[in-house]
Parts: sequence; structure tokens; C-alpha cells
Amino acid sequence: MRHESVGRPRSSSRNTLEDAALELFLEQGYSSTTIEHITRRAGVSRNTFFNYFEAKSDLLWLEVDAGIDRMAEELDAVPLDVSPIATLRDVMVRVADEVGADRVPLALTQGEVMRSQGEAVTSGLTRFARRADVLAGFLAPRFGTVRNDLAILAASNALAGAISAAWEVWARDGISRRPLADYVAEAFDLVVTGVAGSLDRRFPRSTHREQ
Amino acid sequence: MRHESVGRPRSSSRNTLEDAALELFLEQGYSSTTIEHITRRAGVSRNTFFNYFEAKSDLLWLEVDAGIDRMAEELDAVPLDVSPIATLRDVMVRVADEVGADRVPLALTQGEVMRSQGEAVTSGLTRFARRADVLAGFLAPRFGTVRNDLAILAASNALAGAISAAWEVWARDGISRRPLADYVAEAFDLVVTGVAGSLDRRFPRSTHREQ
DNA sequence: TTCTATTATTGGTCTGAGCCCATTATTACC
DNA sequence: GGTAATAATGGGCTCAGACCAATAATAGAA
Repeated sequence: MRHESVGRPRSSSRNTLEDAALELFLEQGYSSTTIEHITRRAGVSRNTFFNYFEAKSDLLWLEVDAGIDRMAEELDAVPLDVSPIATLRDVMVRVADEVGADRVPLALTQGEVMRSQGEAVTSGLTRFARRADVLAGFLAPRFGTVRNDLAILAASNALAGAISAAWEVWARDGISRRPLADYVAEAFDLVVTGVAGSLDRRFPRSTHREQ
Repeated sequence: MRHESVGRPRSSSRNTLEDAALELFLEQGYSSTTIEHITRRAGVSRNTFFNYFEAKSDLLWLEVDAGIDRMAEELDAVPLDVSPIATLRDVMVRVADEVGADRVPLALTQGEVMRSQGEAVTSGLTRFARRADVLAGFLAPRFGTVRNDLAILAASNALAGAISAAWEVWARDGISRRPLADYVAEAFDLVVTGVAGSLDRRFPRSTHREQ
């Protein structure tokens, strides 16, 4: 279990900025914290912020971003001739397994952020897009096609969506939550084996079948 | 085939703005067109823009937004006791069928926008989120659960992702594209019947099976 | 037609994100 | 100690998006 970018001082400024931002977001909320506030507390200049982050909202998704990076690395190392779907599941569960119970993205805990429906949602979806992109890059060659193929794109988007749902529900389940890997596995399997069957199996006595 | 909000003058200002924006985007690209440019050409004040749109990027997704609105309406009218997945498919295909071959969202045709990876992506994903939300609201009660359930969220996200893929590939296929409904049906079925089986069926001699 | 209530449009102003570029510090390496 | 690469900064700029109060326009009742 290698923690790629955890513990190691990627950069002192970067960590300082993350810490300052965390404090400020908790103190006064996300939207009323400006980048200048953050850099001032971190003791650096405003411009330095943009040496480490592309956007303020990056700070809300540090854990997710790290997870996607890890996923991309692991997938890169997978040989071409193994079963892609099974491998994908392994990798996703393994990466999720490295995420500690306390490493919840701020975006999913800060009530204000979640309710605002604005920047948080869109910034979160940026992660979805990146994940989908990584998945398409992994799947396409393994099914002997290109990443623009409808089937590949649909599958990648669907899987990325499922993983997003896993993170979201995991975060919302609060302190009593099970490990993220459980949620990821469940969501992944649902999409891989088919939404129709999965839902029917999971909710066998649902309304539409009783009529 | 009712075109909900086409042809009827929703508002003259609104249509004028849409037209002006289309012209300007084609002339000088999206990012170098400011809201002020648009309103000036439309002959209204800058503030009027925000009476009709929440963001500049709304103009890139008019057709998709209309499609989601239609979908939401249709789903609202569906009784609780019919098969939800089959109904969903019907509705999605029907709504897609109303989209003319020329009604491609600007976001998906403007090369500049697609390549920028910035605002366009995130604004597109806002649509994804709305669609997923509508789907969750439809599915949850029909499977006797709440919209926060992992299975419901994962399924909704997965389906929304598949539909996004369908729009994207449809747009990219250019003038020779088949009707959007074809793409939607294919992507939808892929997720409903399962990614694993669908990909294997579609790419039967793929690399990992030859080894 | 005139008055009125509602809705659309506008002017003015403000914050803050994100970008750019040139300059200065810092660090690492020889 | 000197040099080259990298990190940090200063300063300035554009523009989206928000807010609010004021003014038109319009529809509807009388």
C-alpha cells in the first residue's frame, strides 16, 4: 500500500495552503473565503496559490483527485492481456481501500457547499469527467477500439457516475460509514452487471411488480 | 412530435439573445465573446441577459436543456405502476427522437469550446447532474426507496453518463449521423443490460480474450 | 380609455476568480 | 562559490456573476 502523495512533503507551500483553506472553510464557509484569505493565512502571496491549484474549488476535492491519480497510475501498469473489467474492479477497490475514513472531500461534508448547487456541483463533475477519461483510455485499447466509440464512452461515463455515487453516499453516511471500498464495489457491480437486473434484485418487491 | 419551446416566442428578447450569441460564437469563438458583446448585438442591456440565462455557458447547451426539460415532463406523467426501466427507455428515445439533426448543442460543435477543457466541460456536466437528478427522482419511488440510496444514485448517474455519451458521439458523427435516438437507445441498453456483457458482445474478439 | 398591478428592462456598482508577464528570491547542483 | 533551474511575488487586467434600486412596458380591470 503505497501512499503516493501522502506524508511526503510535496511542497511545504502546498500543504500550508491546504491547511489554511481547511481552517477557513470550517470557520467561515467556502464561499465567503477568498483565495486572498487563504494565501494570507498561509503566509504566501496570492499568486502562489495558482502555482499549486488551478482553481479554488480544487481544495474541495483533494482526496478524490488523489484517488483518480492513483487509479490512473495503477491502470497504466496493467498489461493488455488480462481481463479488463475484473482488473478494473480490483484497482478501484484497492484504491478506495487506501482512503481513510476521515479523508472525506470537503465538498461532500461542507453543507453550505453541497446546498449551493453551483460551483461545488460543477467542480465535482470535473472529477467525474477526468475519471471517465481515464477509464476510456484504459478500456478502448483493451476492447480493440478507440476511445471515441459510443460503447466505450457510455461504459466509461456510466462507471465514473457509479463511482461518484459511491463517494457521495459514503460521505453522507457519516461517522458510522463502512469503508469506501464497500460502496465502490457495490456501485461498480451494479453497472457492470446491469442496472435493470441489479435494481430488481435489490428491491424485489418494488411497486411496479406488485400492481 | 411537439416542440415544446421551439417556434413559439418564449420571449423576443430571449430569442434575440440566442441568435446574437450564435452569430458571435461562430464569428469569433466562445471565449472571446463577452456577455456584453452579445447583449449589445441583441440590442438590450447587459443585465437583461441574466433575466434569461443563469450563465454564459447556458447558451452552449440549449438543446440539451430542452431535452432534459422534456424528459422531466414526460417522466412526471408516468404512473407509478408501470415497469420503470422500460418506460424510461421509451421516454428517452421519444424525447431524443424530437431532436432534429441540426439541433446540435454549440458546446459539441464549437471546436474551440471542446478543446478548452474548462468551462465547457464543467457546464456540460451541470446538465449531466440535472439529468441524473431527474432520473433519481423517477426511479426512487418506483423501487420503493429514497433517492439517496446508493443503488438509485449509481443507476441514475450511470444512465445519465450513458446519455451524455450518446449526445457527444452523435454530435461528433457530423452530417452523416444517424438520429440521436439511435445513439441514446444503444447507450441506454448498454448500461441497463450491463457493461461487462455489452462490451464483450460488441467486441467479441478483443485483445484480452485472444491472449 | 384610464388607472393599476405585474412583469420586463435597465443603470450603476461591486466582488473575486483566473490569467499574464516580468521580476526577484530560493534552492539544487556543479 | 557560481550557475542554472525552480519557486515565489508584484502588479495589473478582464470579465462573469451578483445585487439593488429605479424605470419602462404591458396586461387587465374598471
